[in-house]
Amino acid sequence: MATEGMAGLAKGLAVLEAFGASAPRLSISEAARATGLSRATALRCLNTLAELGYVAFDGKFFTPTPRVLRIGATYGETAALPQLAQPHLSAIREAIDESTSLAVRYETDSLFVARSEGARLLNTGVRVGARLPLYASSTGQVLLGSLTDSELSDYLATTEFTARTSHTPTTADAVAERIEAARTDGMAISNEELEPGLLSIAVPVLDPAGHIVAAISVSASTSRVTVDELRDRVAPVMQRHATALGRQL
Amino acid sequence: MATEGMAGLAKGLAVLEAFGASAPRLSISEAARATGLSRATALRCLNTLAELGYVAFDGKFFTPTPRVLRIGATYGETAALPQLAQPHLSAIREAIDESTSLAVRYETDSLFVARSEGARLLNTGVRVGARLPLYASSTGQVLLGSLTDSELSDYLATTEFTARTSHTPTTADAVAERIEAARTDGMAISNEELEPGLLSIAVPVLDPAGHIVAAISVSASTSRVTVDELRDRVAPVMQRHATALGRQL
DNA sequence: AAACACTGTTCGTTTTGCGAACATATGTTT
DNA sequence: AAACATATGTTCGCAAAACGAACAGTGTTT
Repeated sequence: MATEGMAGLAKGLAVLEAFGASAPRLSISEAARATGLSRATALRCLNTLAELGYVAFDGKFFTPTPRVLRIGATYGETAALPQLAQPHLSAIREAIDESTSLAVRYETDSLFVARSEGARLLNTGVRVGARLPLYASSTGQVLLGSLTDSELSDYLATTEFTARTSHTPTTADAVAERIEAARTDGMAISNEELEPGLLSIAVPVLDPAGHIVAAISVSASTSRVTVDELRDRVAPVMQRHATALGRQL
Repeated sequence: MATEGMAGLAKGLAVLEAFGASAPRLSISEAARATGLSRATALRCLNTLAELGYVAFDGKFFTPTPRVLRIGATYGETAALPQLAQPHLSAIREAIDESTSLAVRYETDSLFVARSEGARLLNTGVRVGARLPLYASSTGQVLLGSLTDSELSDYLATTEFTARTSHTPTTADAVAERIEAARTDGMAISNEELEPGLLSIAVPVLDPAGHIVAAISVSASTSRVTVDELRDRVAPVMQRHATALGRQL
């Protein structure tokens, strides 16, 4: 490599990131397959992670321990965005009585960096650190608005738009249309595009230079809330907080 | 070492964990000092972390990026405890109208694994992944109740009880007394022991075998809430949810 | 100007990690 | 019971990685 680095660190982090909702525990062979490493290499990574306390071993399977939260906390403890955002998300949740989140663009995903859970249950799997594909989420459709024309062309040309429901936009034209609508309306509303029964709305957070740096979203069940309610009652509250947050950045 | 491992992985994770509230950004020399590594080794770690997108580099300083949240999410996406706890914390927050958290014992700290922020601001720095010393926090005084007598003796003998406020218990006897009171009362109340103006109460979460596996806490300002209100109004709500959560484990 | 602190780079040396191969164990299928 | 498939634990000679002291350059402080 051009500059000397730490190949073992890269491998170990890849092994850690192989754990997730679809792989709550991993055996050595599973970890090797998930990462493309040899079995011996995957075993070395897992042994070191276990020695350091980041994963637990039950004799066959490895699982992440709470210690990994320390790694995640390095962002939460050092970055202004989630810390400034949290009171706004709490205030939106109080006013709207639904779960609300803040996401940033991370590669081809929305990555959730702050969250305030409402009391009503919605099993969306959204939590701090979770990702959702940009094209299929309201936050993503807002965040894509920050791309230049060439970046957007590249994104549309290289992304496989896999349907999550029968409402998911699955062509480049349909996705581009959603992005343009989000730019025009100053919000994106996703009506069962990500998950059946799930309504969500996102608004952009702009920095003082006017760039989209994050998106705030509210999610609710279609059985409880209508699209018109989202637009007319929820969006103004979100936009007020998004503007206030943008001013603090 | 007895078993072959990944020394580079250990070093890289140590560098990542050097970031935090007291070190939101690190230069190469600062990272080397914080971890005891040589400057060249710290640089290799940071370069690899930057190449992988876990830290950003501004030409002089490194800072964690949202990608580190992915590592933290491996626990949140795979473990039952925080997922089962979250609705309970939201319900407690709704009923009590204050921030509430769930912590587990991690070495000599309480480590926060789930959180529900109230609308009222309390700058305690508590967030998922944050740690507080066991002896100085209400969750810690509850969690210490899970130690065997010999584990507790060892903890008391080896811990330096640094005062955080003039109310912090700073002798082994005083700490042991708080732990015994928590066992007896089924709760711990911390009145300005951690931070001036901060009141907090914690109750244990027991697994079906009756072991303390976590603690739920509520924090409030002394200007808003009294100790009697915590005990008489808040504790019963917390205990009801703690019991329900314990049954789900 | 001198001293100090920090960074970028180098390269001979030391140490680590590699991974195929082998033996063993476990679970499934016939 | 036997055969088969999958997985795990371990080994070890070797190549590659990582080490870190030393040097040169830069910026700041005295």
